[in-house]
Amino acid sequence: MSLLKTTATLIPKPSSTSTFDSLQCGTLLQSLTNSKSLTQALQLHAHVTTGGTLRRNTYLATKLAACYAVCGHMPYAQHIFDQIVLKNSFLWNSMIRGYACNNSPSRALFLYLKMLHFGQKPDNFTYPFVLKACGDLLLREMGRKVHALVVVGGLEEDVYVGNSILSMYFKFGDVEAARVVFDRMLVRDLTSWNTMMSGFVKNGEARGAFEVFGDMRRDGFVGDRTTLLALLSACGDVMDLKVGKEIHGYVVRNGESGRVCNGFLMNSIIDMYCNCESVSCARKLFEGLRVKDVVSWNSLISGYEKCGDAFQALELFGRMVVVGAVPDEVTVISVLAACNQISALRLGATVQSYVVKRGYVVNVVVGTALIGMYANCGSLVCACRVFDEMPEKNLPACTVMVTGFGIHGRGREAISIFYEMLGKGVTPDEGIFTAVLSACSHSGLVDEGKEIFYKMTRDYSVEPRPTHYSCLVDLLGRAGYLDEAYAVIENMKLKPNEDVWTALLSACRLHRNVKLAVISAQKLFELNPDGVSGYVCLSNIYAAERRWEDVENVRALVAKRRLRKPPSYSFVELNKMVHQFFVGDTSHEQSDDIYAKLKDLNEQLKKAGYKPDTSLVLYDVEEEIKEKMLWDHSERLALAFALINTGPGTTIRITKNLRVCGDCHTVIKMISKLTNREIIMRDICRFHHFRDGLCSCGGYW
DNA sequence: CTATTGACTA
Repeated sequence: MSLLKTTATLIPKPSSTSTFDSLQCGTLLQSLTNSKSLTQALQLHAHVTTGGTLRRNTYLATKLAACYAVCGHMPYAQHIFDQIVLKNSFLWNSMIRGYACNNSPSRALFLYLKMLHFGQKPDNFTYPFVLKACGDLLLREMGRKVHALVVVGGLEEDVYVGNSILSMYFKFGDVEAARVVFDRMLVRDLTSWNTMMSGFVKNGEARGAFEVFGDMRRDGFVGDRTTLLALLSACGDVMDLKVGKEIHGYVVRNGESGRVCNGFLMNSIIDMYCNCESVSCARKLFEGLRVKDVVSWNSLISGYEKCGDAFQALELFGRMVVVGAVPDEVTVISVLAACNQISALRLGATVQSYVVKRGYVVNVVVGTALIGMYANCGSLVCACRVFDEMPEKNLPACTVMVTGFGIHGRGREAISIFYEMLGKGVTPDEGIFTAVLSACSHSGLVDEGKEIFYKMTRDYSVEPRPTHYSCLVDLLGRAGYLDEAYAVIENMKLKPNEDVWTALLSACRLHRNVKLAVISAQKLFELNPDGVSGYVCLSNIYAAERRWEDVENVRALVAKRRLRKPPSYSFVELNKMVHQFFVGDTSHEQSDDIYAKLKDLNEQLKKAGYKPDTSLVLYDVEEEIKEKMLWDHSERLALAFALINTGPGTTIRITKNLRVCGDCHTVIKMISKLTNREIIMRDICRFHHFRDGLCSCGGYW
């Protein structure tokens, strides 16, 4: 009964009563297949169903199934296929093709096995799709077996089959095997060369792709647009702007004749420019495009985002909406990442409601972007809500959630997400270990962190990378186990990198250990003489001991190496607009009010017992000037701005690009009590939730 | 009667 019901809904009603003979139908179907015209196929289907023509005429039925398969309409194709008793190889091939090319590689393989079972021999038209399906499913064993069958069946020399084998090995990441197959091929066509080039690029061997291109030219082949796509991708990978521009020029010169120019290619050139960090070139090309499709917009928006220009990315997104282009999931992911960068919480939340309104499925990738945005913008509650509602919590989603808990100092929850994930059988990678270890260190969970560090190699055979060591050193160092941290570094299997020494150096600052600080700083300067933050940290340590001569020496070194401290700035979002403040910034239109507010706060805090920690000012100047310098810090400007412009009781969120200064930390704590505000501050390491004179970090920062 | 390669995402 249920079968009858599905049949009734599957087969459309005839729209006219006129009839064709089978031959006419066959010819018509052929042309419909070539033009992939699904609507006309449906009409024809209706005609031939009436009177049972289809049931009687296997030839027609086979053609119709093939037509549906090519159009990607597999339910109808399958329905007809099931009714045909005498299945020839053309029918099998068409079905396998249909599934393999329409996101159902496992169904394609299932049919292939069924075909073998039926005793139908696969041929040169079967294998390309079977190989494609194996490649897409990453079934290495099966893929190799099919390859062997190709050899046994003597179909190795068929160039279509050969190219498909190449492509499959590249999907497996087995560049060597692909190379061997390619070298042994007797016949090579342009697709063989293109497959080789794109295969190298896909496997991170852009240089190899350029070499293959050279060989291809020497062999007398002229590239087509697929060749250019591979080359552009390679240029982006190795940031070869010069060659990239040459290709752009070539496309412009040859484009008008229509041979190489199309939208695909233009979007790829935009992407190439962005990967070469030449977003301005990408922008110029973009503005000149006659037709901008959603991918054109996405490429440029993601380009701005990846180059760290979140404001431009968001501005472009705004323009996209204004001109009526329809953003898709990919747009949303880039825009969320941009919001994430500049802590634009309200804007990010608007994007989420947009996603819901448009009815986009919040798939795992969009969900992960949302969690990251919310967590990084300071709303852990919203991040958790998205995470809890996700039906599929894969590794990246868990990693982002663990990181989120970590930066908010909620180490216990981070650990429990991690173990929950392991319990579900998800295999952990390096990334999630970094996330969970750093979560432990922000919460002072020393034993738990150590346990996880050793578990990593012992139970999951993930070899620790330098980042894991730096997390461990950080974990031990913050908690005051400086000697143990130093011992970890000395016993490392790998060469300690600058992050490891930086972690120890910061711990030395926290626990005022000058001796170890000097050792770490020395190692750090050897590895990276130009990293300014190490010098700053060391002078902080000397300043805390009032060793002004040493402070001066470090400064002289910085001056000699012509290093400059990166500008420190803070963001605060107001009415979906993000305001940025630099140190001592007077450019804001409310600047006078801001400084008046700070002066007022300073007086009130002093009455409440505030003593400025001027040791954090690295200049040996008078106390009074030092004190004034502290009140120029960007986080205070942002805070004063927010206090002026928001009503009582509103939560304030501030983001700083560097580590929050120790004196500012004290000041913000006191202000949270004085003004009765919840203040959420994010710095380069983590979040600080200030409330009622206390901070969530509990000293672990 | 059929085919292989192909840009923007965490």
